[in-house]
Amino acid sequence: MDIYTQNGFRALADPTRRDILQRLAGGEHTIAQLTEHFDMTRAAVKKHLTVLSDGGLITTRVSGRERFNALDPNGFAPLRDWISFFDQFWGNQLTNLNDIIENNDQKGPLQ
Amino acid sequence: MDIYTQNGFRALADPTRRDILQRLAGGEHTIAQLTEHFDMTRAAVKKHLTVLSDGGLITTRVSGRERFNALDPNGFAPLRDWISFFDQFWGNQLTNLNDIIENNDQKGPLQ
DNA sequence: TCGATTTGACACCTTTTGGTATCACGTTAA
DNA sequence: TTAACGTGATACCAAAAGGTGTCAAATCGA
Repeated sequence: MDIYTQNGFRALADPTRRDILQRLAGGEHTIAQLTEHFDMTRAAVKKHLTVLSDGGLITTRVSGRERFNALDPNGFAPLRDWISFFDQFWGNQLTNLNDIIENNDQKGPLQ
Repeated sequence: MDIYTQNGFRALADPTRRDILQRLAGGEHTIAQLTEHFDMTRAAVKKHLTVLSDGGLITTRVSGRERFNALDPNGFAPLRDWISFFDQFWGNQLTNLNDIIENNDQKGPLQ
């Protein structure tokens, strides 16, 4: 049914794509900038960006011959909510997202 | 680094495996019981269960010749938290997980 | 005891995925 | 104007993923 959620979870399944998302959390990047940090070609990074875009996790802003990629809020919420549904099945302490964010050390989630 | 998180996200990338998780939310199932609901062989379902187990999303209780599969809380929290990290990058209203659960209609997240 | 049941483990096949190499196209700057 | 730059797109390849069929082993029930 929800192909958007499917694409979103598929996008998160690859460690390179999760790494890209964390780098975009520090601000928008072009493909060339992202490629510097990976041991693969620009074409491979471009493919990962396409998958991330299909999942609604990033957007692209075009400026001249450059394309700046940035995080897109739209794709994240459905994925987080899908997982959060299962929290009701274990009676543990329920996490408040505000607490997660307030206690965050700004370095990003551990990869 | 965190192969556990990697396996978890990989497990969620397949729609059959997400369907299995939602069925297990209704209680533990054997492989044979799960297979009734899918258009694939028991061996295929078994493979999906192995992936879910590798991701720490399910556990198995053995009783005689039967093996009952059930949800495992351990694997879910790291995945939810990983995604929740990004919530700080859009200033929208932060969702309180308690609200999500209280408003849930008990039918499970839309697939 | 012995057949039916439930499962795990392989070998095997096809499709998808992650990667490279290469070329074409628009943009920039000298 | 023209060469360098940044990118999209495509063909191609190896490996991983999702599936089937089959067989052996353990357990249950008559």
